Amino acid sequence: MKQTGDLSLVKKMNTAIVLDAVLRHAPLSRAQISERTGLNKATVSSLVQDLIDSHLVLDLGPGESSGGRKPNLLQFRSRSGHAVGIDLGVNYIRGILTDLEGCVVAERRIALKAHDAKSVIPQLLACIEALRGEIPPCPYGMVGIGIGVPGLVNEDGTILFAPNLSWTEVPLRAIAEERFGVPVTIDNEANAGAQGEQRYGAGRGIANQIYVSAGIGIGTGMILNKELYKGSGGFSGELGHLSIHADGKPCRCGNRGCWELYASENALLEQAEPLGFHDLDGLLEAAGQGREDVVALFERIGEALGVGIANIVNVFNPDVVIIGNEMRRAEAWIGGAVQRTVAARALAHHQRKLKVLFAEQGEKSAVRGAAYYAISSFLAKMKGSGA
Amino acid sequence: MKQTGDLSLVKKMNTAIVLDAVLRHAPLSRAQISERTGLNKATVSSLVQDLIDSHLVLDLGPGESSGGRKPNLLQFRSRSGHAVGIDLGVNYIRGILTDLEGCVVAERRIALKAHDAKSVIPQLLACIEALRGEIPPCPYGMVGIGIGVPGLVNEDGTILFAPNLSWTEVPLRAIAEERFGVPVTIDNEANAGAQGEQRYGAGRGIANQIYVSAGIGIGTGMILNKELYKGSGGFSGELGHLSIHADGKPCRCGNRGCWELYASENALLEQAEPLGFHDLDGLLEAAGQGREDVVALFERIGEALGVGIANIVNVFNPDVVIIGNEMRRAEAWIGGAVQRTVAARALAHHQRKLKVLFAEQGEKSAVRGAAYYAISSFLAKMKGSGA
DNA sequence: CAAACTTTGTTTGTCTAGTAAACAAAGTAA
DNA sequence: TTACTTTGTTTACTAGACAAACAAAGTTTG
Repeated sequence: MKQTGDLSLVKKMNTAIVLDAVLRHAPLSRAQISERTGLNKATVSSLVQDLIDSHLVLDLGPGESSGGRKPNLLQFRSRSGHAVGIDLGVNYIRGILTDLEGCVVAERRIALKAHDAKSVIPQLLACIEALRGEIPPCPYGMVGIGIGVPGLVNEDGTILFAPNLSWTEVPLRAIAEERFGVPVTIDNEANAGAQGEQRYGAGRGIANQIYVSAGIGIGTGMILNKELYKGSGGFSGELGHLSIHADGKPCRCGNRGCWELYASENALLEQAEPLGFHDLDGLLEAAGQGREDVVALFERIGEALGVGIANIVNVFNPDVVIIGNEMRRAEAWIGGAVQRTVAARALAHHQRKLKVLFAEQGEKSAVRGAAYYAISSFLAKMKGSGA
Repeated sequence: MKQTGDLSLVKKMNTAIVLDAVLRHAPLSRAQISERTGLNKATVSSLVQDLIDSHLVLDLGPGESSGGRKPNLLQFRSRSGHAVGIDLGVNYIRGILTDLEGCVVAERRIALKAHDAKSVIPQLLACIEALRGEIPPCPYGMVGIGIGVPGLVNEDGTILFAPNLSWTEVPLRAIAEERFGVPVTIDNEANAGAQGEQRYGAGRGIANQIYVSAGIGIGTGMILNKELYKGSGGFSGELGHLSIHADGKPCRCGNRGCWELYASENALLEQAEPLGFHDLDGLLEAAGQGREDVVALFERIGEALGVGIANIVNVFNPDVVIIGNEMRRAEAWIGGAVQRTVAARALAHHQRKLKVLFAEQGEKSAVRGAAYYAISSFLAKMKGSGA
């Protein structure tokens, strides 16, 4: 077994600390970094020089003096590399190109006509190719690719099972890495969405965040202690199959009364059928025009969402629960019912700091999270290599 | 902000690595440690010397040669300090004295007549006092105290609320530290039980373990990635208030259909009342004599337990779920129903590696876990100090 | 405006801790 | 008896952090 508790580790850690300081508080001087982090001035100078040499930090030159020599301000060079994020949906592919801070630089969207891997994968690769073409000249070019998919993914980046695409055993990571020669990360769409909101959305800086991806089914991404939680073997987050009616309808998963049978977009559309509606857009419009039966339906779905969220709150006592994916669009009609139900059912103690929010990044939560995977593994590598 | 990414950290880490190697694979030689950990022989020698100087490691002298110079075998000196663990129950205090490996050296049990803090605390302190008296001469004496309590505890070791004792705001840690002058850790009984099973029982070496403390209510201790998970502000684990019947009976917590209303010892006794039973002992005896209504009752409770456990499995995808506390005693009568229900309701994928077990440490899970708190914080301190 | 003080960032020397390599001690095998 | 092995220590070296001194570039004050 090898587990070096060695010297270079210290440098790695300190480099990470310095880089984080620059990322979070730019522009700032070496002196400020030293003060803020507790690291010695000499150490900071040396590490900063390394970061400048590796194009990750830029010396902007002198700033305003505060009664002594002018500081040399430093900034993160977010444009020295770019990441590609992909959100593979059931009937679309969304792709973005971001800089190293995660800012969106370019964007594409493709509508999918068929689901089969044979036709989808070439389109997906073409989308990446196109985004790569838009990268401006920079030292690192495309540093990595992150892909969020609607299914179960194992640690090798193979999609084990994507029910709504009817895919099984698709080694997507291997395919993409082979083609583009950069690190590729594949993860579940809910996990990607959770990351997106954690980094760029409603969960910024919050330690314990649960992201509820309410679409056709319900998936969840759990960020505990600022890290994505993955259960045994890398699979968890099947909160959609938390049973809320022990004797309720049987679910395809084998259990009965699963949450997603009552609170997903599917559940909504099923119950909308008798009212004469077949998609979310129609329902939203009708509710907007004041159709009471539709408003009542949204209310009912909102309550069901709230029941599950109350359970989540009692289990995890998170700081924030974020509702994302398609159902987020119904915020105006379900928001009240969700909040009311949670308030009534979650433990009072756990509600003190709790916030239940809707995804700030909207339909982009998952793509941006996917891009973040690529950015963070690149930066982790850079912190390590030192040079 | 201070976050030294400094040098001494490396030593701390390596000392910890060496000590762990000794703990896990004793008796072994310096050479073996070097091989196993990847650390240089010289480094190992130096660190081992430090550990010997601080009485944590013993050089047993030469062992069997394997074709060259005889190795000097090393062992953990588990008797150079002792820890006290306390399990504060609703009608008893259980206390143990352990060595640094957690082995039980002495034991006490006190039956409580009253619940009020004024009468219980002196008895608790006296119990600790008595156990301290039994410590044989050793370099470190009593290194710490761990206490498991049936209630909500904050980060300062204050019992915020213990419903079944009717305690609120009892600063137990401060009281005990003042009295004994050693570090005291207070935690919830379910968390302590989880630790006990993780270290000494059915969860040894398992990364993701959920401990279900099924007693008067249902509490849970979650060990994720080998660490106790505590939610925002240090409170979580209220899985007992996971709702399994969204429209079920109202619970004192505000929610409806909470798991513990259907699967706890209380639920059992409530339903046993009409059958003419008032305690678990009576029920166990009757079931043993083949009373069918009692057996059926156990079956029903077992199913309810299973429903909740299936939910837990779907949420956490743990490697193992351990059922502890009073209800564990009914293993023979509820075990089958639990296993059956979980098998039917949990996601098939998550069941592959899953095991549902009963607490191996029996009634001692919590005390031993409590003692472990004291041991681990002592050892953490020793690894840090170096000398 | 000169002198005194401040702030920034580099340089210099010291210290800690880990490593590699040589070596001594103590054994086994041929 | 000679050669090889294994163990654990010693020695010399290296990386990296730090403290203190210092130089550079300001600002403030008398």
